[in-house]
Amino acid sequence: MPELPEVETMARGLRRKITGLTVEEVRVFDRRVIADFDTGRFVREMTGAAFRAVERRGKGIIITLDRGKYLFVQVKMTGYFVYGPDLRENGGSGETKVIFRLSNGDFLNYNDQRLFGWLYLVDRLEDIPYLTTIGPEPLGKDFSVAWLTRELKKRSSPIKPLLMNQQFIAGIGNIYASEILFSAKVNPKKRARQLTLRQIEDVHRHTVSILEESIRLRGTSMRNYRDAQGRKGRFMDRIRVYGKQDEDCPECSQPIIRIVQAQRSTFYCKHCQK
DNA sequence: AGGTCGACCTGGCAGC
DNA sequence: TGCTGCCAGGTCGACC
Repeated sequence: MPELPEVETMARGLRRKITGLTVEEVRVFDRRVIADFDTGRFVREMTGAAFRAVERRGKGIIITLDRGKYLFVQVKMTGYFVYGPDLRENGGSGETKVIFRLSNGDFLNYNDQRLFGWLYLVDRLEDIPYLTTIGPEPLGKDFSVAWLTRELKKRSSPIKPLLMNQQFIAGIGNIYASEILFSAKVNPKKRARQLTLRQIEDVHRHTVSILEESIRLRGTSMRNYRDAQGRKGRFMDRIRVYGKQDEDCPECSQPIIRIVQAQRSTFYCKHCQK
């Protein structure tokens, strides 16, 4: 899915556009995006609800409604919101799965090509297992070198899949895990507890700087990702290894290689990353 | 406890 | 043109 920077960009866009508006009508075109498949309850309870606040936690979007309810969204691989016209009426595709008609006459469209994403409508956020099990925010105060050092020592997993483990740290996915380890010059296969203090500091520093820089550039658009205004992210131009198999390493010109770890592609430079 | 793998889906693209 | 296989910003649950 969109990772932390893309979800943060989506959440900021939504916050600016929908806060204070009320839902006047809801249409669901595929019940598989509704977490409990209960389209009837979703439509009934969302109709008339007001959007009070929009926040991000990990790769999830928390929309606080009035009436003591929350709309929690996991966009997974291909979900995204488009604010503006009704996309089913205006040249959109079958990708649009839910449309909210809003009190200002605009529409909020939820698109999801692969249907992996979920919309949860709940009374309590504690009822969302994802939110109660994910690790600290890498851009929050809990993510320190001391914390990372302590936690890495407990783990025998290769560092790359560990960075992608949401229970460990929230928000890092396949693109940023490869990019962080390239910048930190750490081999993705290196076991977590084997990293030197210097490497831990570098992983920490680059995790923060890469995620912040990507948020500033409104994320990375490999394929489907768009922000709430339908725009691509500009961090694409800063990507150095992800998806660049056989291309020259930007540091040493040796070829970037692709391996598979935990069933996901990892891209790195054998020469630069030790 | 912590790791790995299949399943959930649709669609773009390369190769035959 | 098809067809097949591979690939894709993710996560869960069933296994070892």
